[in-house]
Amino acid sequence: MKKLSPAFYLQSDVVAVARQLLGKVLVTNIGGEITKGRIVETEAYNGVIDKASHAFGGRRTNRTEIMFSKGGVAYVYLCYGMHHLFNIVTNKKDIPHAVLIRALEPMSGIETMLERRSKTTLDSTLTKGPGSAAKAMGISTEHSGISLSAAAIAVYDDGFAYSASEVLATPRIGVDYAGEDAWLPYRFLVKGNVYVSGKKVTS
DNA sequence: TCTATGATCCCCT
DNA sequence: GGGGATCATAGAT
Repeated sequence: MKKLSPAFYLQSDVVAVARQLLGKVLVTNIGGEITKGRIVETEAYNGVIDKASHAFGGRRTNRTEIMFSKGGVAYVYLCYGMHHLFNIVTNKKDIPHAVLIRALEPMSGIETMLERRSKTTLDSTLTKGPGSAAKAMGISTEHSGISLSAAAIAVYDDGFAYSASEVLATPRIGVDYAGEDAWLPYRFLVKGNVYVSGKKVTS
């Protein structure tokens, strides 16, 4: 297990980063508990030219300011007033690219994840969907802006990787308001993985 | 198995 | 005032 290098987060192609993050391991050390999960679903948000992005058109608010940071920090925001969604900021300072982590496959700290999700038994809903995944890992808006090279939240490469035939690119979820941009194939998922959100792909 | 609905915060109109 | 990068639950099919 080695932490991703700072250079990884500075890549200029956020869509490529979203693809590369599949198979990487997200590790959090929050509240004295360590939890680990393999990333199995991501979405790219392509900055000021992407209608689905909070930073579309260069919009800067207290909430989105974090996305304009240099790549390698966390962007966590509250969605629908109740869900904390975890994103990884990429690219240079002032280019607000981000990758939303939509689903994880639990690896360790499962007891802690169950407790955080108020569940008693492990099933595929534990870390399915961005709100659930962030909650299971203990991530909330108070972590927005922290560096991913610090102890609380980090991404590791354990040598595992998904092959091209195991990965599917699809349009993003819940961004119908974004017009043409809603059709862009910016969502990446691992085919057949039970933790991937949305309806099961039958093909 | 599917669809409708409530929870309820940040930001734009 | 209203919609959104969502989820769990209830009731219909």
